[in-house]
Amino acid sequence: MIDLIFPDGSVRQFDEGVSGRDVAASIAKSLEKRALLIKLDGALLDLDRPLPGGGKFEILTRESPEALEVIRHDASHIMAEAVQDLFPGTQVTIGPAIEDGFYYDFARETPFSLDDLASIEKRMGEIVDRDEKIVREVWDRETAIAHFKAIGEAYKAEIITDLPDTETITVYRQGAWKDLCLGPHLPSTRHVGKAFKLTKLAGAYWRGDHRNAQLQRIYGTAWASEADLAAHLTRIEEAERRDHRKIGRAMDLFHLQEEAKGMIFWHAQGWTLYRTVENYMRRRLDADGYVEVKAPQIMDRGLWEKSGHWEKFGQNMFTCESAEGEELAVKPMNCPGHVQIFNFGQKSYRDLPLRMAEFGACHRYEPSGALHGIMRLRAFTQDDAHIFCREDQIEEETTRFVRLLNSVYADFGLELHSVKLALRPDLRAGTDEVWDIAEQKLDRAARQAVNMPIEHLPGEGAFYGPKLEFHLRDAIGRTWQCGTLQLDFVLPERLDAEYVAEDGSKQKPVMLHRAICGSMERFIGVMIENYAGAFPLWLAPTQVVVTTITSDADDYARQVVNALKAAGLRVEIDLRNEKINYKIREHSLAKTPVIAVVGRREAEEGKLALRRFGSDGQTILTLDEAISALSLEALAPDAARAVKAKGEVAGA
RNA sequence: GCCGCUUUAGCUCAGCUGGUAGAGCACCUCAUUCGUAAUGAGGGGGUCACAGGUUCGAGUCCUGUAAGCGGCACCA
Repeated sequence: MIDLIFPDGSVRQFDEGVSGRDVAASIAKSLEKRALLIKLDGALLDLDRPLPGGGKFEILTRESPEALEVIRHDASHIMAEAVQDLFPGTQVTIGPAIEDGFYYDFARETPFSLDDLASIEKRMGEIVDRDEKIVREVWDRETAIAHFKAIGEAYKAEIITDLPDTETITVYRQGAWKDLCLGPHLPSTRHVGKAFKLTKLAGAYWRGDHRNAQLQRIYGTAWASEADLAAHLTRIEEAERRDHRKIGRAMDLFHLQEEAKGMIFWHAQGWTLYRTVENYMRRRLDADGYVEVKAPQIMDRGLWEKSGHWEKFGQNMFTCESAEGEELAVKPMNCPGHVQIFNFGQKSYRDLPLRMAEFGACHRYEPSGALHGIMRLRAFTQDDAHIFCREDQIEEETTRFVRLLNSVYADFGLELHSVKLALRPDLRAGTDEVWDIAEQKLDRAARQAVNMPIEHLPGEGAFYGPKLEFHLRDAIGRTWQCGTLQLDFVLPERLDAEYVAEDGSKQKPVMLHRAICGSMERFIGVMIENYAGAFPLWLAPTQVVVTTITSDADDYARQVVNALKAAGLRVEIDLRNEKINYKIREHSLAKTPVIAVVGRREAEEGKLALRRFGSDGQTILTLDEAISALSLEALAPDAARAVKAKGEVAGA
């Protein structure tokens, strides 16, 4: 007998070998009908699989998130069957559930076309309608390898061969179609339902390695109900409207063109936004004990060889040769320059930690396929800083940095999506001992400072040290690394950085590479999508448009504009001979935060009718009232905090 | 870089099986002075991404190149 503990805490006994379905049936016939999966001590099991033992027991129905993941996984299997049905000779590889859907990687000579997706979808529907039972079978390892080899599934055979000996080989069968799979799966294909849609085709390398064969990946999305699917598709459509590339064009912020691939032409409006972000960042760094520097844009190749970048990234650097035969490289990063500044003269332990910041323009020859709007560029600007410190200052500096980062993101209204710790890569500088210390310190400090779980990424660190990554999301949910903090014991060694310690000895400082925005361009891209272009007043390139109803008020409008400008606001004037409806519509579509309408009435009374973006009411204020209200609201969050603090001191 | 898709007016897009380019918005001109999301009339604007090829004839078919888009790989 086994004991099953139900979610309500009650315990019931069942015979050995009882299946989840039997248990569900024993409770209620209706429950059996709705049951899809079993959760036993946290592990998911097939409904019809004999329970391996007792424990915390739960019956999952269509509504549970875990079931949705299995629906997606099953959809990938059904797609694989459909594909092999329609395109004989296609080999299957792997097909997992992912966020919002699933994919499957196929090996096939001729690529799929977009037209194929419709026929695959249709065949999938037929498989669902056939309601094939999905049956789990345990196979002997050698039999399995032989079987998959015999039917021409080389990739499956390779997967089994590479599984550890101890692994149980399970094959899931739906009708005549079989796939090697860990499971679990739904009881039959009907339960997948029809709320799925194949969305895109893509190339993908076998086992994620570009030296391997390229497979063809088909992506799909799958949901528990048609309504969920429809909602998801609507969400995607809406998100696409927030694409920074579209908004960038519509709001005249920037453009890119062929002659400067991966580089931005910032237009006046966009550059205003950029400067607002930069000015804010500069104030935050100043206030947090950083000094700002500026290093040369192009430096001799020798320096890059010494730093180690030439060897590892030389292929991705923009280089040039001078008329006198010097070989130069455009800086792909700022650290070597900062070390030169650190090295100038003598540094004492009293100077540490030295936080050296630069809005550093970097150029990297990124592979063409990596470019993406203003998120991934060949010319970008890092809000970079290097903290030179002693080993025992690492944790405190890390904590301090994360606190600043959190505060900055909050001010921009951005929500941190995830924090990751990238650990030592195969190719690296420095001894294992140094890496042990570096990884431990970063991990410990991050745990203290970050209010979310930290994901470890083995093998993904920089060649000189482990890396903390702070990720943000774009409109359609892709994540982008923005903030970063990287520990470096190597560069100070290579570039001979030293300070004089308390005992008079010369010591190597540790370097922390850190950025909050990461790339100013990427950060602004994320921000554009986050606000969908409807920026808060302090960020909006144009904060106020003053517009008239008839030309009677033109002179007054000019007066108002001058007064608002004098108060430091970014103001435009619109005196066009158009109906007020037309002008309101146009400036609303442009997402201008404040439209100040002046008609004859306002002109006579010295007032303004303010209309805020997103509302259709208006507030009538005197010019003075409007100026003080708007200029207060237009303060950057840090400046607003300072004003408030001052007010409290004065009030106290 | 790899796989797939796309590229027509400033923008968004239409142009069936090859017969010589179109809409809406925007822009310009004129009229209109109208109190909170589109006033009317008129006008200008395209080497159909680029380079070859097939054809009597190519935006349309073929080949190549480039850029963009979606993934993959890469990301100091």
